[in-house]
Amino acid sequence: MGRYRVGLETRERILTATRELLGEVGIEGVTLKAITDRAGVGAGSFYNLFETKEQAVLEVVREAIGAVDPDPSGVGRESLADLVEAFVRFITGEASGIARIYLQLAASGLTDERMARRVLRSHRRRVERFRDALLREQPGIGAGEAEARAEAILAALTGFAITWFIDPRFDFALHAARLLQPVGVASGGSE
Amino acid sequence: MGRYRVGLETRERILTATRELLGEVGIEGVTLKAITDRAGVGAGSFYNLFETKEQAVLEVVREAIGAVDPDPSGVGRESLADLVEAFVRFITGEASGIARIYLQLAASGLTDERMARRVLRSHRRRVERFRDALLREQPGIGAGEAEARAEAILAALTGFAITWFIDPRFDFALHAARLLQPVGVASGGSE
DNA sequence: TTCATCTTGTAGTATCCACTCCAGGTAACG
DNA sequence: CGTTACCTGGAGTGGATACTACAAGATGAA
Repeated sequence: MGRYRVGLETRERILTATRELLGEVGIEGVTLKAITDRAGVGAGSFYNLFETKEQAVLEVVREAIGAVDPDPSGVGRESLADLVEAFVRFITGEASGIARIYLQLAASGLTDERMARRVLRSHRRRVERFRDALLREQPGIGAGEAEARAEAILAALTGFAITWFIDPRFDFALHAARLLQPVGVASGGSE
Repeated sequence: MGRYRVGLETRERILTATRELLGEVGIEGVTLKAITDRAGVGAGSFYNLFETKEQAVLEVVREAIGAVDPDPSGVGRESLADLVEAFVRFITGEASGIARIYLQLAASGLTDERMARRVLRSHRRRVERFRDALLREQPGIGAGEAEARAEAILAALTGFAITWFIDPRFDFALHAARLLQPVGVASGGSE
C-alpha cells in the first residue's frame, strides 16, 4: 500500500484539478473525464490513487469546509472584527474558488442529508467562535443574546457572499463592515 | 397547436411532479424518468407537451422565483415587518418545497451565469421593495442608507433560511423578528 | 542488477441520460 | 358518424457516465 513519489505527485495534480473544477462548474458538474483531462492522466491512474470519484471530491470538500475558519491559533483572543475580516478575505481573496465551493456545499445541504450534517457541524463551531468573541467585547449581554447575534452576523455574511458571487458590483467588504457598526440593521439613530 | 383538455391536465401533473422533485432532489438531481414516473405518463406524452426537460424545469423555477415576493398588490403600503413576515411564511409555510428550490437557485447562480442573471434581477427588485418600506418608516435616513440596510436584512434572511433548512431546530421566525428590533446585530444597549 | 511493487494509458463494460419514433387511441367538431 | 387534430406509452437511439481489466513501463530497496 506504500506509495511511490510519482504517485503522490499525480495525486496532488488530480486534487488540484478537482479543486479548480469544483469552483468552476459546481459539485454536480464535475466529471471524471474533466478531472483526468485537466490533471493530464488516464482513468487508470486515477483509480490507482482514489477508490471512487466521490473520494477525491470529498477530500476537496473537507478542505473547503475547513478553510472557512481562519487560523485556529487565534481562538480565544481574536475580536469580532478579526473574524468578520477573515470571512471577507476568505470569500474575496485568492482562494475564492474554495469559497465558491463552500457556498455550494451549504446549498447542497438543502437536498443532501449527509452534506447537511457536515455543513451544520462546521456552522455550529463558527457560531460559537463568533459568540465567544462577542462575549469578550461585551460581557454584559449574556450568552444567549451573544449567540443570537453571532447567528445573525454569520447569516448576513453568508447572504452577502452569495450576492457578491452573483453580482460582481456588490461591495462585500463595505456591507460586512457595516455589520460591526453600533447602528444595527433595521433602525437608525434618527429614530 | 391548440391543446385538448386532457393534455392540459397531464401538463399540470407533470409540473406538479417536477415541482416536488426539485424540492426533494435539487435542480441537478431531477431526471426525465423521475418526472414521468411520478406523473404517471410516458416519455412520449412529456415531449408532446414540453420541448425539453429544461423547459418544464424552468417553468417551475420561474414560479419559485416569483413566489418569494409577497402579494404585489401591497407594494407602496406594506411595512418592513410585513415584508419580513412574508419571507418567513414563504420559507416555513406549506410551500416550503418552492422555497427550497429558490435557495438552490440562488446557489446555482454561483456556477451558472444564466441563473445568476435571473436570480439577481429578482433580488434587486426585492431590495428596492424593502428599501422603500424602510424609507416610509424612517424618511430621515436617506435612500443610500436604507438600501444598505435592505441588503443586510435580506442577506440575513437568506442566511437564516439556509440554516433553517439544514437545522430543523433553528428558530427562523424568532431570529427574523430580531432583525426588526432597534438593537441591531453587533452591538447592544449595554455598551 | 534483480525483482516485487507501484504507476500508467488504453480499450473496454454496464448503466444511465435526454430525447425520438411511431402505432394505436381519444377528443373535439360538423 | 367521419375526419382531423391531439394524446399516449413504450421501445429504441446515441452519447455521456463512472468504473474496470490489463499489458507495459517506472520505481526503489536489496
